[in-house]
Amino acid sequence: MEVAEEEFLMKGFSGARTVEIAERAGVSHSMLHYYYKTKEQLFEHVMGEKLQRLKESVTTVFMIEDMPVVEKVVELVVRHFEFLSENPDLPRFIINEVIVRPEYAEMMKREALPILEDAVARLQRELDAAAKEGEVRTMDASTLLMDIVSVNLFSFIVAPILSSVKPDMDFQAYYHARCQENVQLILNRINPDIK
Amino acid sequence: MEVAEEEFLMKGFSGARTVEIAERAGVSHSMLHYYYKTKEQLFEHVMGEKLQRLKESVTTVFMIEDMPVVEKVVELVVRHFEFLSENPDLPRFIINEVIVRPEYAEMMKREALPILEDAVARLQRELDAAAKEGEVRTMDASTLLMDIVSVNLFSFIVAPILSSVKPDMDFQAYYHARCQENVQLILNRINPDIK
DNA sequence: ATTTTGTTGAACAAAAATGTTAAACAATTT
DNA sequence: AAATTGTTTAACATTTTTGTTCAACAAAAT
Repeated sequence: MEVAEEEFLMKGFSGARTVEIAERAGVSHSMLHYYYKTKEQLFEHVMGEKLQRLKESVTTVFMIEDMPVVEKVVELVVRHFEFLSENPDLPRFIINEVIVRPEYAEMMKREALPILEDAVARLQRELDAAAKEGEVRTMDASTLLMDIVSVNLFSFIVAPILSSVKPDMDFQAYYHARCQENVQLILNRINPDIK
Repeated sequence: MEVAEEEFLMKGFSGARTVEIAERAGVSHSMLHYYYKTKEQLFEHVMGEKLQRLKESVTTVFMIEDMPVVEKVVELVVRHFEFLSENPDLPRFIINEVIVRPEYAEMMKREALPILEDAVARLQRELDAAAKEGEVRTMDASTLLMDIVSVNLFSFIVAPILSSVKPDMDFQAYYHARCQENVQLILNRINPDIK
């Protein structure tokens, strides 16, 4: 699975070769087709797993009891950011595949949307409760989630451009700073006393 | 050529099919191979043309006589921005191909670097002359060009993210505003009296 | 008018990639 | 111990894609 993920991310769906995946993974070519009939199925499994891990890291936040919603939001931003740190070229890959293979866009809608909707629903409930107590501003959970996703994605999309302009930059420091800035930005967004 | 460009941009090098390109272009399959022995050669021709047009739109600025260098820089920003407007998904495509096909990165270095170096040399000469007169700050032409490229690219890379957050946004207005902002940003950068 | 060049269609060769199958054997489960 | 499941090798079938060739004909150049 690791090798398959690498090959797909590096070469795209149409560029990746099942034979090479098998070879690099040290298993026989037949094996791949024994478990996954087609390249398409292998791909869906790999991407499904990725989404699964994203979902886990994000939705377990809502399982934490007795945590104020503000802290949960912070945790959400940080976990999403960390997921991106571990998968820095997943966004490029997805954007590309969505354009290159319309059927993949379908799959994404099918798989990713329910996860998002689930998170939106949970978040909305907690936000509404907290808003009643005056802890946060009254707001749309979907808007807030979109803000979180885009502000984080942004940091990773800009990174390569920055590094091409400043080739000697310290990525570690950059990511650390960006994550904190993003947290602050989102905190301001839900703070009832600002703006 | 138009169809080939579309197919390559939409499906990537490995996803594009020579048969489909021929079919869609209304020419016979044989014809493609009559003129371009291989898919690789066709690709190189298409991308070469693209680069050529970028080069023309950019370097003809230096041919304009009796134009102050500050105005030439403005013209440079605007022309590069316009080129990107006409080729909005070229950046995504190039970033992707560079990662997916290392040999393409080589080709880019071979083809694009000389163009850049040529522009840098011309610009440096004019900047130096203008700096002596106190019209602009003393500065590196390569740095300035990198600033122009990255600030413009940025506007186009952010666009899809913005539109996903605000699906009803007015692109026409956005691009118009961004171009002017970028011009201003670069003008501030060469202004000898600021900072 | 003749030669060269461009173009097509159709068939086909070659290569590359995917997907299948069967025989043999190892590992695991029952 | 027997049955099931996992795995490999190696061959092979299929499909997809790329690249070639040739005969015929049109268009353009000489």
